[in-house]
Amino acid sequence: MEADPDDLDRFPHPHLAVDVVLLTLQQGALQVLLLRRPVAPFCGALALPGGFVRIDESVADAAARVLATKCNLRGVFVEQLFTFGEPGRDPRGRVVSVAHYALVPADRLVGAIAGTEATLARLEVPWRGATGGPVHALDGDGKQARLAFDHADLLGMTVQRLRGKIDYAPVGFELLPDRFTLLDLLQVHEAVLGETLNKDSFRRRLLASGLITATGGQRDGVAHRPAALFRFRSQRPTRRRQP
Amino acid sequence: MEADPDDLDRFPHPHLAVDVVLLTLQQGALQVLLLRRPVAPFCGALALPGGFVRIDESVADAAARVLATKCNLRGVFVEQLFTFGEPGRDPRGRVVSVAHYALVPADRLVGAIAGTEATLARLEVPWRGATGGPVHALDGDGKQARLAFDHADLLGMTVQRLRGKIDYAPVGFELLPDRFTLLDLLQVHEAVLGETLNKDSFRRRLLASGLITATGGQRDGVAHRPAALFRFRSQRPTRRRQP
DNA sequence: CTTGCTTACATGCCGATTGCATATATGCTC
DNA sequence: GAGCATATATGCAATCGGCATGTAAGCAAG
Repeated sequence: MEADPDDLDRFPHPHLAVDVVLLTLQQGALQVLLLRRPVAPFCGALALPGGFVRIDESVADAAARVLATKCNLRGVFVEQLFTFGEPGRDPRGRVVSVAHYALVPADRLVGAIAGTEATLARLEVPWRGATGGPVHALDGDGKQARLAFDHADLLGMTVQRLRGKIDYAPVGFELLPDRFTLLDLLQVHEAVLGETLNKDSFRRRLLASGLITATGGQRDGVAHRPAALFRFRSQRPTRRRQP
Repeated sequence: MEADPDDLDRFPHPHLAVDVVLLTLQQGALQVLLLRRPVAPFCGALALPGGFVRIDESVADAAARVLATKCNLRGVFVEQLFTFGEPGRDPRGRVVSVAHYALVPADRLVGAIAGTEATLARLEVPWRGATGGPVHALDGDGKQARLAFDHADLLGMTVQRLRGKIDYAPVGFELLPDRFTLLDLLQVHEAVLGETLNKDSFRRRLLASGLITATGGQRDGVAHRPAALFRFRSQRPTRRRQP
């Protein structure tokens, strides 16, 4: 920062926006919330909810405001993802976007966007592991949606970040309702990682982690032995340390 | 993005800057490059090299330009870290900064900044593991440096990111010269993680990873059995997959 | 030249973790 | 009550990390 911004106000400087990749889990697959653009550029294409950062709000507040305004959601899990700053990423001019990703249980999301024009599209990840690269979304018909701007890159980086994080950070719970079975959580991990996991190892690891607590309830309405319901335990129990 | 930027040009929007946390390893400890500020605000305090993003350059290019201009370094490892966007973080006005971190071997850095006013300060991490929080730097005298802006937060997040990344991503090599011994690499990991590591496990894991190749050379000038020199192998060899 | 010191490197053992297989439990449906 | 599907528990082998031990290779002191 070599100069006073007041001096720089006479020169054009980049516009600053936020975009939010809002994910949920439906039918065993990751789904992203998209909005159809009614104006140019990319008129008619699907885009992530976004907005410009106001002069008096923080970047995190801008992301929360977008979620509240455009998705009718408050208090959900949001985290900063990456800042996309290539010139030319927005044909209207220089717009740098601080991408965020948010996670919300499906039941909450469908309630929030009921009656709005928002749509959910299933993610189709063309790579394995943490390779990275753009990710597109499948419309209800199963055909690839036309995404605006560099939003396929934002989707790709979100999946990449989630895959690297879900093994050691408690983010999977954000996609589930308050009470869930171990199979529910397993399917969240499988959907995020894009691969099947060992049920027994998963069960042992989760039970040993102390991250979840049995509620005593059971999943009913199934034609077999009901699974125990668990709840996410926010505060960590005893840490294991070598004495 | 609900409006055309041209309409928004009449309203003030945040300024966009980049800051670079340039780290190296000296005397077994992480050191950060700092510049003394000659002007207000934080006149006389130490600050990370930074600069405003120009209207026609990408954010990544701005970070590379700062490294080239203020640190005389080109082609070093740089990665985006986090975007700091709290109003009030810069008393001059609204400045959002995309923080980056860069890694460079000590010998290259001391050559680059020789004759400049840049100083190296040792990082003092007051927390263990991936806890996170601000990190300060110790001046040559061993007393805590006065850091400008929220730069202690940038240092903290850099350490947090490195600690989470060094176990599975080949970033440790960026702090070493072309050829190095396994003990050199071990000490890099220990300095980053802030804890001692098991030598034998480290050796086995690195040799099995296929990330390094023996050069055939040896470290000479030591009063004991010389260690073999290795080189980082950029392209991964055979991956282990279950058949 | 021999002895001793220090570190590099190799090997083996133990406990923990994981994948896999097996056995039992518990609900529903017919 | 029999059958079925899934949940849950247990046992076993392979693997991996931490730890200890043993050997190798250079230099220094005498």
